[in-house]
Amino acid sequence: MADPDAPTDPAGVPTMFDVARRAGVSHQTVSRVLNDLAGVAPSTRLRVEQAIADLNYTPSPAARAMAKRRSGSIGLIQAGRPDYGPSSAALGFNEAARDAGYTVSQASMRTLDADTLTQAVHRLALQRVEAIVLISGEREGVRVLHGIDAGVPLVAVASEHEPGLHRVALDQYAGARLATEHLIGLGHREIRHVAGPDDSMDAAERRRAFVDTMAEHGLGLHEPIVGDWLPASGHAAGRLLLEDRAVTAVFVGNDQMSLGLLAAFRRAGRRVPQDVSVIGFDDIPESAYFVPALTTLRQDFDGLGRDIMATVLDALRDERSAPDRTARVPELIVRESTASPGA
Amino acid sequence: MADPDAPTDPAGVPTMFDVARRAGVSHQTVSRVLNDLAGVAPSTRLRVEQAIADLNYTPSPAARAMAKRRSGSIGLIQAGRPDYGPSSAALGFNEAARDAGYTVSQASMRTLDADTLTQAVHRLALQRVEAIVLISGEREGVRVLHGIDAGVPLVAVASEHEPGLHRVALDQYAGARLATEHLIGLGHREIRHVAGPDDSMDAAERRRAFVDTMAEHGLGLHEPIVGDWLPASGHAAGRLLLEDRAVTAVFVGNDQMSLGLLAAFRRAGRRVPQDVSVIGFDDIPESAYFVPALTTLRQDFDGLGRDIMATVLDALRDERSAPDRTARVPELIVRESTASPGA
DNA sequence: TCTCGCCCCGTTAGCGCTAACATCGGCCTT
DNA sequence: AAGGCCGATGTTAGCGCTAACGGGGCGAGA
Repeated sequence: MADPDAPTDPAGVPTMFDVARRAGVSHQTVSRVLNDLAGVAPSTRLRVEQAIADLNYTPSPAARAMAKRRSGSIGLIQAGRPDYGPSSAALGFNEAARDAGYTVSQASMRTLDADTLTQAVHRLALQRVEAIVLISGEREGVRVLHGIDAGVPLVAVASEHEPGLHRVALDQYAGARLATEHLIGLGHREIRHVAGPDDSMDAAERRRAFVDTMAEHGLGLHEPIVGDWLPASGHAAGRLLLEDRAVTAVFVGNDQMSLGLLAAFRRAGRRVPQDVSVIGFDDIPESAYFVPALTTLRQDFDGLGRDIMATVLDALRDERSAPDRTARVPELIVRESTASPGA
Repeated sequence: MADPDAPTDPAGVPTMFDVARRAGVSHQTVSRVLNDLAGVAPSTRLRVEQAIADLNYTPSPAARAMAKRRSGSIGLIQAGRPDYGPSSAALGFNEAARDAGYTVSQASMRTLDADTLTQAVHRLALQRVEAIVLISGEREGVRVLHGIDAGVPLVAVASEHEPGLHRVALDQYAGARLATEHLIGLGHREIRHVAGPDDSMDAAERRRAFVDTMAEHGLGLHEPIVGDWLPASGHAAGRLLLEDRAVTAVFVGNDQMSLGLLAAFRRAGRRVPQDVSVIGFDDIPESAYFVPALTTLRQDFDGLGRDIMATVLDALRDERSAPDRTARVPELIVRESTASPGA
């Protein structure tokens, strides 16, 4: 029989009691040192710290979570294709969460359908995350989310107001206005818009800004062509626009579609920007090397990620008074794909 | 004073005891039902399940982790730019982990330096993850990783053999061989290679395959131009290659650099594929809409993600006998950027 | 008819922490 | 010089599970 007072099985991970024994104090004092609480004599603190180092002790997060009744982790759902924007935002969020001392538990999914999303939220709820973040521009996702009561704050990237959840976004409206005004400022009057999918809130905001801005300048409006963000749909839109000899400029909903559109124009001999100007949105790393180099709007996805975490922190502090964060305005990056008409 | 036998504070989350009381059984029986253990009468099981549903009870992961001494979560480190490949692999891994009943805790970082990586590993170790996965093609990352003893299996995406950790990869060598042979099969003899950065294992493998294949066919070799995966470096490489009037084909290390190179060629009036063929690597969603549409090698990043999880599972089962998984061969996608010389 | 054995289920101990309270000297009041 | 107060520790009681036994019925074999 082993001596009950003998040191714990050295094979096992050391516990607070092992540290306490080695430092000649009670486990509670160890806990105090660990949590940096007052009421520990400097010399004692030193001894404890030494023992911790000697044993290579680290506190068990499970035990801590149990005693504190807080998991210290927050759930992240990234739905949809792993595009540049969402991925960057997720990265920024990840780093911000780490800096705030939180762990992030990820539940990603390729497609955003109500069932999968609901399940993801539940999985995270089972994990007792303290908040749930959704990165996905689709309206459907946000809608599903707020129909669920997860019992924790919900923070979503959403360009449109949605009751029941905290909202973070880049200012799509302002960005799209900048894009449209850039074109108008260049002297274009026959401007068309290739919009993102109807289900995208970002697409809707960009489209709204386009419509408003055109109207403000008394310019004629054509029904936007609707794409799905992918190059192929931009290509299709480009072919459609080829029929339209009046158009001198196109505001495309994102850079990927711009790429497709550029390809369609080139194939048809329609020169950019001499015959028609093209402006995109996002400024993905590839844009500068499109032919011609794409004028576009740069979005601060990284900042968005940080905003998300800041909002989570606010909501955790006081659910009801956490402000939405939607003020970051995209930056116009002028390259070669836009010019004055007939220039 | 409250009756000590009264139901638990309804405000709090229900526990196993609440369920037990409601079902008129002991908490252990509830545990048995929860864990699907034998030895519970069907009628009892039903009653317990009903109580669980009524109370909307879900077991506390912290308590479970504590009692089982297993966190049920695995750590994922995604280092470097959130490019299409790594992001897709991470997504695939995420889904596979979920299907295997594991939670994934993410610790991502924008740049891969030894310090940050080491810290990330430690953070995950503190969280008591059961395994750590690294997605990052850089040799440095893998090296740092295996210098650390996290006390749990380490699985890394790595194209080169590295002792002390489990390895998963897509077969870069085979893919690059396919690329080179495609060019040679078309009749090209003056083929150049734009390689990825020296620190990238994938780049090294692709380069090695290129060199081997050229040698096997008795073709002359030029020192590859080294880029950094980004379009800008492809553009620079393109300008360099412009000087070289002999070249009729270029095997570019990835699609993004191909884009830059294509832009450089176009600007200089060098026609692709009439004057020179270009083949890329990865098949990012944009490649089909480059001008001309890019011939490239499609990689199954999703499968890679699943392979990672499969390897984790193997390693968890038996650390020493887990096989590496490196057999997936990229698929040649022929589009418009390659043709026979002088065709 | 007695007993062994099995099926069900309950009881008792932890798992490794934190929170709340108890304790114990010593120094400052009055 | 006695009371008291405070800083520095220790003690005790959970947190909500799982693991390891313990034990009561009941049918089957002797």
